[in-house]
Amino acid sequence: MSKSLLAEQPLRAVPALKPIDTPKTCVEPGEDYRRLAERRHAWSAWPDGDTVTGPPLRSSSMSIKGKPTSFDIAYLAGVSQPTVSRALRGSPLVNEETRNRILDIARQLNYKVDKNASSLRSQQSGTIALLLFEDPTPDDSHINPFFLSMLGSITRACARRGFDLLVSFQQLSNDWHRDYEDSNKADGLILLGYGDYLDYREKLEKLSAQGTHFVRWGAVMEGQPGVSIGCDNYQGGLDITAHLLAKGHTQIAFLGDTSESCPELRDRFLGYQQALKNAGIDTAPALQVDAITTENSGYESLRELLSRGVAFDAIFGASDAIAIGAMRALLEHGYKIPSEIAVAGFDDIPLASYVNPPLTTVLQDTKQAGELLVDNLLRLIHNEPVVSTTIAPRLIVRRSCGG
Amino acid sequence: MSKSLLAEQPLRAVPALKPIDTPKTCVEPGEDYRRLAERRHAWSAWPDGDTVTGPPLRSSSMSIKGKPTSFDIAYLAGVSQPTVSRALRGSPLVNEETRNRILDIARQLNYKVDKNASSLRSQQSGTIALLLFEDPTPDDSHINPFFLSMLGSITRACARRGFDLLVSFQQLSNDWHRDYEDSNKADGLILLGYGDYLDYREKLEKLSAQGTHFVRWGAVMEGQPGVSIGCDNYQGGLDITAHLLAKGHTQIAFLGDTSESCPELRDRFLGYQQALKNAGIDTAPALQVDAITTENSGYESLRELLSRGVAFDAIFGASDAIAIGAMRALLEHGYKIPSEIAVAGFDDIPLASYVNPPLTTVLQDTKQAGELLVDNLLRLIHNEPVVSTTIAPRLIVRRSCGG
DNA sequence: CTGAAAGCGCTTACAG
DNA sequence: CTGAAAGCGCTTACAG
Repeated sequence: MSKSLLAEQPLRAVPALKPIDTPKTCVEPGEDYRRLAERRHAWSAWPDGDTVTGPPLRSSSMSIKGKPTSFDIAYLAGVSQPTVSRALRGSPLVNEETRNRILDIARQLNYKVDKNASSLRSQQSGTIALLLFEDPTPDDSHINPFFLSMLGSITRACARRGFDLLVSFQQLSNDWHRDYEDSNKADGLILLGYGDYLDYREKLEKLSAQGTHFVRWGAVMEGQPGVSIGCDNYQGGLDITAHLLAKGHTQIAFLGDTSESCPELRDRFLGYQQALKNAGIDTAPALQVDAITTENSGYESLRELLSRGVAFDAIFGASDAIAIGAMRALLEHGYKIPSEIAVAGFDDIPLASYVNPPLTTVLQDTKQAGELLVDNLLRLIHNEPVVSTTIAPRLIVRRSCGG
Repeated sequence: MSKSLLAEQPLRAVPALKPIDTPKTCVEPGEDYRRLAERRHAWSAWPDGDTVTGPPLRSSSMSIKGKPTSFDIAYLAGVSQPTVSRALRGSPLVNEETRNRILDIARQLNYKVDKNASSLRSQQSGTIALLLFEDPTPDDSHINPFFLSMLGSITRACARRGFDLLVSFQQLSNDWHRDYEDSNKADGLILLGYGDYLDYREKLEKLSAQGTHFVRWGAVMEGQPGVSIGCDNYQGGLDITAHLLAKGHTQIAFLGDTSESCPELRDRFLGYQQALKNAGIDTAPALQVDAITTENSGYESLRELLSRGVAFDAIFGASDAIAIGAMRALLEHGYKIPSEIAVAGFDDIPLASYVNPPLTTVLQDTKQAGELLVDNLLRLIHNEPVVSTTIAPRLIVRRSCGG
């Protein structure tokens, strides 16, 4: 008996609990689909269920237990199962009248193509996996809101293209054990997150060598493995530093890691240096303090800066989280923002407009970023040429750098 | 030839572009797996690739092109393919030595079980789908941060249980067309989001009737279809209103929709009413203004309240978004918070601690909520008994209601 | 435009 | 503890 006809089987029974493995009806040589389907359907008791009345049916009403398959549709439509498959996928090969009949029946039975079967056969899953790395905050604290925003835009971009999105949080230190593409659960990967780039890079090279389809959000550099999409961090750093200079600040501290481990922050730093250079100002090493993208790190880095005893009249936090942490430290120490110290950030997370005073920062367009990431990944999957790209930053002026 | 041995096929070619459908080697009756595997492997040229040296191999080094299958592992381990399958799933039936040999080879080949095949056969996907409804904000604006926080905790809860998470944004008005469970892409659904409950409820009943496994986050009420997990909104509303009363406020306005469409806000309102009653205070209808959970709606509702000309000394925003919008309106109108007007919210979104003054609110423990949602859904999937549950709210006292 | 046949790569009774 | 056989529900050449 076909599984879909097992009247005894409770609707949607969980296979793990009630294993069933009865042989399915076989086609005798020479027997046609019509007769097969009839035999399949004749065996069941049709006790109840949805009522279907399609054009070419022998009996005017019949029912199907359990999830209908394409064979059930085929029987009811009086066609072969492959024709059903073609019709449902919109193949132009199928006669329009036939197609409509099939679609109609499928709708009535609430038929859904089994994704596992179609993915297995076609070797395409219609799914993208998003791996979110969050090494700086391995605890259950809040995820960086910038990535949350990216997640939102990626989800929407996938949906618009008819792809599903698998979301997975990973420690950068993990082995990325659950390899979504190798297990055929996803056609490609989007990598998102902060962490030690040197560590990260090794894994990227591995992925690249394996031929995995992936794009990552992050610094765009020469000779990187794979495809990267990122903000033009250099330009953003330059723009906001120029803004601080234009507001009359000259002793601008930079809070952020400038090592190879954080190429994004490093690029922002290089932009900062260039802006100063353009203004004829030397970069004072004492005005740079390492920090990673968390509020606490920003807070600590400002205290470190204060302890150095160097004079400064402005802060450029390499990310909003750093800048907001620094603001907290400044306020605690009695500084007035922006009248005594100006503060600027980078990212334009939602919080930036709510802190007091509202934070002047650099917007990274997450919507565009999500679109680009998904588009480029799909290109990779289709073996089309893809190049790493940067998106343009945009200065968002609020009150933290003065009127 | 087996697909995995097609030397001409480029590594990871995309099937859509290079369709290949060559027959696979057949077992002649009486022929054993060993011989089959040898024939399969003998056909290939072994030009290059990973080198494997397992214990019982004839040749000391051989390579496999493309993704290895369980048949490849079986050949190399000198066992049948089902034994490989058992060993990899940790079946106790497999001899330990055999298992280790198999695991070793699988590791060397970087073998990953094909999820589509295993899900198809076992009818279990090991995946949960999260449907996020966001009807009040159908544009590309920011997702409600409370749901983002839930998303994070749900993702982690799934990962801890070895489940993958499919994320999908839906309009409540949609037909939820892509039915993840019916297409066997997911074993169950988690529903999350705001929207008109009456609308929503219809769909829940449909899902329930179809036998879909789902749990939702939201108001827990008698006679609801399916399983709900939610905060004890009544208690939370009562607690925070009692707090406002204890701070000496007696004319407390409630901003939030109290209709059947928003049972969560309604429950908070009922708690608010009860707290006032306990204090011997009548609820003035003029002190209640409808609002949905967005900042703009909160802003507008406060302006509506002001236009009514009723006296009030405190605001209970039925959600943080509403409260924060109301704060903005109050500040614009020159009111001092909390000295002139106290403000309280509900949710404890990350922003709550950053607004000025920091917002006193009710915490909904998203971590616990995520765990409960996932646990209960898994119980449903395993046909274990499940009941709707509320989680306890927790008062978070900050400065917006006065010292 | 349609159908018969094969096969995607697993898991699951069943038999020994 | 292991293997031979069947089958999950599709899609894809192939032939007409």
